[in-house]
Amino acid sequence: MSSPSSAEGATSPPPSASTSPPAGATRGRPARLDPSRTVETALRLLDESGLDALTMRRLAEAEGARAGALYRYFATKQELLTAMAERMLAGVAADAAASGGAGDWGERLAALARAMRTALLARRDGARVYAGTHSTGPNTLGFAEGVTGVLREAGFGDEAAARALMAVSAFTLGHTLEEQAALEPAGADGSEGAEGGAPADPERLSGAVASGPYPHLSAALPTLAEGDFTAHFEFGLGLLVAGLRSLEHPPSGATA
Amino acid sequence: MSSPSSAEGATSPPPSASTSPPAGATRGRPARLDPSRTVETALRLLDESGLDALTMRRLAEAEGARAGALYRYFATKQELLTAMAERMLAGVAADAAASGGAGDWGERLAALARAMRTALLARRDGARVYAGTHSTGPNTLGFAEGVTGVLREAGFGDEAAARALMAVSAFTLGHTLEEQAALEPAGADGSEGAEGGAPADPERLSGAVASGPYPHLSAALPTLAEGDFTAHFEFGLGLLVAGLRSLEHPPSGATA
DNA sequence: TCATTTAGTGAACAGCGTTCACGTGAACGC
DNA sequence: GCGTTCACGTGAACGCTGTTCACTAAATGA
Repeated sequence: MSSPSSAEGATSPPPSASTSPPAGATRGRPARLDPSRTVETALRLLDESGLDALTMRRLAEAEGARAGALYRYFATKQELLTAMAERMLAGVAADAAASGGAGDWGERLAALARAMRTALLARRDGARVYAGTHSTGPNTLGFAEGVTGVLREAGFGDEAAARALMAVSAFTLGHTLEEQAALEPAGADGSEGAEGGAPADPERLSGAVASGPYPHLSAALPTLAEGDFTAHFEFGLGLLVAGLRSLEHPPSGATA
Repeated sequence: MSSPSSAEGATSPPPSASTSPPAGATRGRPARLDPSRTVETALRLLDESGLDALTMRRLAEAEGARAGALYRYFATKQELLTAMAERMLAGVAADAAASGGAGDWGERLAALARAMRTALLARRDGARVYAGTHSTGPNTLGFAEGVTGVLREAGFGDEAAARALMAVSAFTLGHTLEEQAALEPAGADGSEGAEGGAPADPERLSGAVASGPYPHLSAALPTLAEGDFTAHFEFGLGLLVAGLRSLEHPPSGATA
C-alpha cells in the first residue's frame, strides 16, 4: 500500500489538476512523465498497433521511460485504460450539441448517440477499450447528462430518461463493438501479409449460413454482408427514438 | 502449418461429430481429451473463477492434462473462447420459441432477446466472452434465424429484418455487458476479503455525479443506481419493438 | 513382431503486468 | 555552500501467460 489509488484523469500524487497551478508540489526531482501526455501517447499507440499490442513496456518506451515508472501515475493498466476511455469521449457532448442543437428532442438524442459512436470509431479498438471500463469521468458523465437532459426537457419522467440512457448507451456500445470487430479479421498486427488470406467476416458468415437450413437468415444476408454499418446504426437508433415517441404520444387511448 | 485450423464446435482431427460414430479414426493412442467436454469444463471454470482466471494451464489441469495438449483441439485460446460462446447459446432459440411462441411477432421477438440475455447472464463474464468472438455456429445462427424469421413472417422486408437483428443483438449484448460489469466491482477473484471494501458501482457513480453540475443526471440517478437491470432491459427492448411497430403501421396519421 | 499413427508431455521461449530496493537530481533549510 | 529532504525514475526480479516442438506413450493393422 503506497502511492496511487484514485482513477480517471490523473492520480493523486501529481496535482496537475487541469489548468490551475496553485498547489504545486515543486519539491524533489522534476517529473519527466505527465499523465495527461501519457494517455495521449497511449491512444496514439492504440491507433497504430491495436489494443493487444498496447503494453506497459511499449508505452513507457514511447515516453522515454521504463515500465515501472508508469505505476507512479496509474496504479494499474486498467486505470490507464479507464483514463483512455474517458479521453476518447472528449467533446462528445459538445459535438452533439453543435450538430443537433437546432432539432427537436429526437434529433438531439440521435446526435448524442452519433457523436458517441463517432468518438469510439475514431480510435482503433475504441469500443473494446471503452467496454472494458466503468468510466465516471466528466466526458462520460457529460454524455449521460446530455441524454437525460434532452429527454427530461422533452417531458419524459426521470425514470424513463434513465432507462432510455441505458438503452441508447447499450445499443451504441454494442453496435460499435460489433462494427469494429468486423473490421479486424484475425491477425491483429498493424501489417497484413501480401495475400489477403483471412476471409474477413461476411464470407465466413455466408459460408456458415449456406451450411444449414437458415432460409430467413439467408434472405437477410445480403443486407448483413454489405457492411453498411452506418445504415444499420441509423436504423437501430431510429427504432429507439420511434419507441420513445410512441411513449410520448401514448399508443392507443391509454393514459401516460 | 500443421494440425488444427477450423473453429466452432470441434476441430478437424477428432471427428467426434455429435451423436454419430461412423468415421471413427480408431488408430493410434486413444484420446483422453474430448473437445466437447473440455468446453464444458472451461465453462465450469469460468463460472467458478471468472474469465481472467481461465488459463490454458488451469483448464488443462482440470482435465488431467498439460496445457500443450489443448492445442491439438483448439488452435488458439481465442478458438476455445469462440467454442465456449457458441455453447453458451445452446437452446436459446428453443427456449424463446417455448416462452413466446404463442404471442404476436413483438412478443416472439422479445422472447428471443430475453433468452439471449438469460443465456449470457447465466455464466460469469458470459457477455465478455461472447463479445470477444465472432461465432458463426448453429446456436448463434439459430438465434439470428429466429429473429429474422419472426420479422419476415410478420411482413417486414429482408432489409428491415436484417437491420433489426443487428439492433436487437447490439442492444442485448451491450446491455448484458454493462450488467455483468456492474456486478464485478474490482477484485475479480472468486473470494472476497472480509470487509466489503470496493465501492461497487452505484456509489462511485453517485459520488462522481455529486462532484459536478449534472442536474438531469442527478434526477435520473435513483433509477440508474437501483440496479434493476431487468427493468432497464425490458424498457429498451420495448423501445425497439415499439419502434418496429411504428414501422409496420407507417408513422404520420395517428391510426389507432 | 513391428512399423504406423495418433495423443499427450515437458521443457522451453518470449513476453506480460506488477513490485520494490535502490540510485538521481532538483529544491529547501541552514 | 552544503547536507538533508523528497519525489521521480531505474533495473532487476517475480510469477505468470499463450504457444511451440522434439520427444515419449499407447494403441492399431499387417
